[in-house]
Amino acid sequence: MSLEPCVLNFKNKEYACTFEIAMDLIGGKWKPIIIWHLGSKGTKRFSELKKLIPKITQKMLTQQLRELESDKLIIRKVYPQVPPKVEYSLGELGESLMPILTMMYNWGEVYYEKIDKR
Amino acid sequence: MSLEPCVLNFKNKEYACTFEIAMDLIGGKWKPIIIWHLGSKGTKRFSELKKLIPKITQKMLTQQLRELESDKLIIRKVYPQVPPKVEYSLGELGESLMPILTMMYNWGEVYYEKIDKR
DNA sequence: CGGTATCCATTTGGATACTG
DNA sequence: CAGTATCCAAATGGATACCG
Repeated sequence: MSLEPCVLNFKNKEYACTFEIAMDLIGGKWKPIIIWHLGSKGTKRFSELKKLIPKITQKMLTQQLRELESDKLIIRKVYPQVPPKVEYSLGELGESLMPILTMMYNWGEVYYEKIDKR
Repeated sequence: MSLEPCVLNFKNKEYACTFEIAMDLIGGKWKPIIIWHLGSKGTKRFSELKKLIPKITQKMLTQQLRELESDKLIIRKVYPQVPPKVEYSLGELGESLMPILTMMYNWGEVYYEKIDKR
C-alpha cells in the first residue's frame, strides 16, 4: 500500500493513489453530510434532504446529488407524476462508506473535546 | 450520534457536526497525502516531503504544513542552523487519523476496481 | 415539487521571483 | 534549505429568478 509511483486514470483525471479518488468522491463540503443522512435515515426525497441540511442551497444540493449519482454512490428514483417526486437512497458503494464516515465523525468528536477551541 | 441540531464553534467558524470539523482539518487536496506520508514513513524534512509529493508547489506545501501544525496534527521542529533544517512528524492527534486514512485508501481501491472507469 | 439558468463573490491553488 | 511575496487563473459556492 505504497503511495507514490502509481497513476490512476479515472473520469479523465489523474490520481496519484486511490486515496485521492476517495477524497474526490466524498471530499466536498456537502457530500459526506448527504451520504450520512441517507445512510442513517434511509431513503429521502429532495425536499426532505433540503430540510435536513438547511444551509445548503438548492443549486448545491442538486449538483452534489447528481455527482453522487453519476459516481454510483446514491440511487435516484423518479416517480413520473405531478407534482414530481424524487427519492434518493444509498447504493451499495455508498453504504460501504458508512463505517468510514462513522469513524470520521467519532474522530472529530474526540478532536473537538481534546482541542483548545479557537 | 445524530447530525442536525448542533452548532459547534471552532476557529471562529460554525460547524453543524464534528464530521464537518474533521473534513475541514483533513479534507483538502493535499492534507491527507501529507499526513499519510508522515504516518507511514515517519519524520520527514520539508524537501523530502516535496520529493514524495512532486506535484505540490512549495507554496501549497508550506501552507498546508502550517495549517496542520496549528491544528495540532503535526509537529514542526526547527534546527537552528545554516542551512536550515526543519522536520515534520505526526502528533498524537495526527497519528489517530491513520486508521481512517487507511480505510479510505482501501475503500478507494475497492471502488476503483468495481467501478467502470469512465 | 424538484429542479435550471445566470450572474457574481469568495476561495483555492499555481507560476514565478526573491531571501535569511 | 526552507521558506515569502506577489500576481493571477480556475474552481467553488451563493443569490436570485424562472420553469415543466
